[in-house]
Amino acid sequence: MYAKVIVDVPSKHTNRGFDYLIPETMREWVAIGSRVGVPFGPRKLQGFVVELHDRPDFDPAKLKPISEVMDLYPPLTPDLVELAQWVSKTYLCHEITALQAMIPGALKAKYERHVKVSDIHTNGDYGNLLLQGQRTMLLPIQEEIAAFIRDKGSVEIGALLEKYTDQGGLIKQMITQGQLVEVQMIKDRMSAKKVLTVFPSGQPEQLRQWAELLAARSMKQKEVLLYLAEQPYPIKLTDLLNELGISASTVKSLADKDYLTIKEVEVFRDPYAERNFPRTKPLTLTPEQSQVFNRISEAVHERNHQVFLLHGVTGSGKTEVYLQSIQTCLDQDREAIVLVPEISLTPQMVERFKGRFGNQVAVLHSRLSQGERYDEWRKIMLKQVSVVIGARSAIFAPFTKIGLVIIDEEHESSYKQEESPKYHARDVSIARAKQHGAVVILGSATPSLESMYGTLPEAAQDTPNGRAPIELLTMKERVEGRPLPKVHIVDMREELSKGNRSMFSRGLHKAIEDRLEKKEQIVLLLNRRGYATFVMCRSCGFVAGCPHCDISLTYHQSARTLRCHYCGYTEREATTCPSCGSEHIRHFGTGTQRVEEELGKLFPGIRVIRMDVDTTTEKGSHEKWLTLFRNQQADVLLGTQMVAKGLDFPQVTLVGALAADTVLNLPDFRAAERTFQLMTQVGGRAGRHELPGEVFIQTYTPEHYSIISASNHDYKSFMEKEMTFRKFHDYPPFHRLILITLSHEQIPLLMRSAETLAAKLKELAKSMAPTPIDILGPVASPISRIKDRYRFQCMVKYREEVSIAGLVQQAAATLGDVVKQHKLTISIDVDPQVLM
DNA sequence: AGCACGCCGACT
DNA sequence: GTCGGCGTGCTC
Repeated sequence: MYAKVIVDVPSKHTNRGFDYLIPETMREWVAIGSRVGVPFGPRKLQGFVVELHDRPDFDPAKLKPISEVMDLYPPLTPDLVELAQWVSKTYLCHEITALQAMIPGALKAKYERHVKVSDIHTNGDYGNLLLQGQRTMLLPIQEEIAAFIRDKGSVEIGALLEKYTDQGGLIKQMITQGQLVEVQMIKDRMSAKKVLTVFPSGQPEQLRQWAELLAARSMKQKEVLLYLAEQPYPIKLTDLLNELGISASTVKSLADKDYLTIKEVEVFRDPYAERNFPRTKPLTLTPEQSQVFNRISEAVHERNHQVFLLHGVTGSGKTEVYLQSIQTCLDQDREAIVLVPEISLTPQMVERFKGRFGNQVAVLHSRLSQGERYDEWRKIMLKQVSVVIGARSAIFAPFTKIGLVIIDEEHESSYKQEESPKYHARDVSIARAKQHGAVVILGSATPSLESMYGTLPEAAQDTPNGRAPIELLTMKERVEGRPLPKVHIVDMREELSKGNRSMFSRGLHKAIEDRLEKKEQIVLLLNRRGYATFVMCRSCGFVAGCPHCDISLTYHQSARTLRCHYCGYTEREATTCPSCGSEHIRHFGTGTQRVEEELGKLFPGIRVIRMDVDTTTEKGSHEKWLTLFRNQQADVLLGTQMVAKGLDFPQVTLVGALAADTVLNLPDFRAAERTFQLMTQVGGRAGRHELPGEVFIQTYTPEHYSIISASNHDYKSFMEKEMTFRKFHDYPPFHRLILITLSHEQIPLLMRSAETLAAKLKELAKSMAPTPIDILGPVASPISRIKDRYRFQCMVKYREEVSIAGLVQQAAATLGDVVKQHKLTISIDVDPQVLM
């Protein structure tokens, strides 16, 4: 039996399995999905076993054995290994990159180079060594070093050089002479957290007897034994010490007498351990909800793969449908995965799931520390939970019998990973559900055009995306018949002509005043994108830009600095213009900070919570702000996109979108869709409970269909208009896209390469005729330079699924030598969400 | 990706 | 004549 292993080297040449022998001792432990350490050339690397087979396609005599199995249980299930292949093929990444994306960061390999004392020297006399027939004398300092290393077994080279500074030469000498040998170690970034725990050695009776035997002066020890007799359970050492106010030495001496033992026990860092989640019962469903639920429940019972698009208006109670569907799935002894956008994985959301399913739920999101995430992941591995709720990568949870996958707010662009593997969690979910015969629910108040297209009859016979037909389920009513909020569109051009230069229209201003008086709450949305504060000189028009990227710097009031969002470059705010020396230099645009200032001026005493990247980077700050707002310790919640999603506060009756068209004006074919979604979602925050809601949308383009449809809560008319637009321009969902971005420091080489690539693509496309494939470009990318590298892009538009990915890969390969020799980089994005 | 092997300039 | 530059090619 041989193992095919994908090694931890993301390169074209190594993007295949390598065969290894499995030593007899490891037979039991090596399985598909195992993480192993293997010799690879002169090095030792981590890899994943992807296949077990009997016929190696390599000279069996030259095969090397696996040197190490890293885990007790394989961290990947066979279906995940298979899925990794699908991901690498679909999104054009190396297979190892896909595999690595499936395990928690804590298990990513960390390579350490260690030295140890060579075997033949271990037992020898260091002053008198035999080496190749010659006597080698070790200096006293070298003997000391050897003794130090021998004592520890092996020492990491960096640490050794730090300890014995200036002895680098001598250490090197010892390696070349063979007294020390180098060994490469593979370490996990993180291991399970262990806690010293005290185990009583006997029953309470026994413990009391032992207590009697103790010397009269051993009061503290007696106290410990009697305490344990009262509560004869294992207890954390630190808890015991705190409880009794004693020192560790007391416990230690009891351990010496064998009255108790102290052991290291693996514990889980449970980020929600301190929280108490009141258990909730299933709510009674509305007729609409039950209709939807029955259909889903039926499908889950059938155990066949099926995809539903659940289109439910904001406040229609999608979450309750999810919860009850999950229960159906659990009743069948199968597992469920719930994906939510990172931004809306709020404590509220977690609370609802924990409240219904208790400790059956694992939570995975990026705010957890690496250790916490690892522990949540281990709960899944060890089958301690059967529901996982998390951001996009939770789709790789190592479950083995998935019955249901839910993607909430399926239209969210954050389901697309922007780094390699550039997968879309929605599509990966469907692929994984197919493997398990599981049901998928795509839920949204504003479904993506891609998903909606899948439900249309025309898509059934003509599936350009190779995607299975989707069944549409609709919920049009808010629960308890609450009305959707009244939406006002405010034409800001008109405000200006009436002399109102403030960022609040008269209508919104009045409404804010009104809510402050009624002690109701307000949510204000300002999307930052394209509206960030930049610095400009009023005399000469100079705009402060990043010296490394083609983008203007953003002003950050908190640190009084200018920062680049792409490379992190930071400079101090200038007092005079660097270009003309004028003092008329100041920051422009309307950031949330400025809105906050203006609110303070217009409404003295107003309490504002501002949520943006500046105020929510700290761990737990997100939660803290929302709790404050929930407890009505503020009147206004002001923020970027993050205030638009999934929040549910009973006292919010007014929502204002301060600049609705910032997204609309972006050079992206999805701009209208994003605007419609954002306006609908943020409007949905108002009037979700007893009090009716009201929404103000401030815009300079009030006639745009995305804004009009959003104000009428009319998804259908928006969708129809947008579909027409997309079809006319050959955009998704009618066509699929692949974006290829080339980057290099020098423009001429970059342009030449881009032309070569486009030519090759066109040539290959012709050979695929009559399949229509369009090659657009090359053109400079919208952000034409990042980190001192210029960027050009080509777009491939195609309609039918005929391994276009392979074609693109083939074309990219023709630039292989430029990539190698001149450090050209090629990035391929299949189904891009952002065309930057 | 590394790391070794291998063929041409500035040093003892 | 040797040390070392990094071009080329392989890793089960």
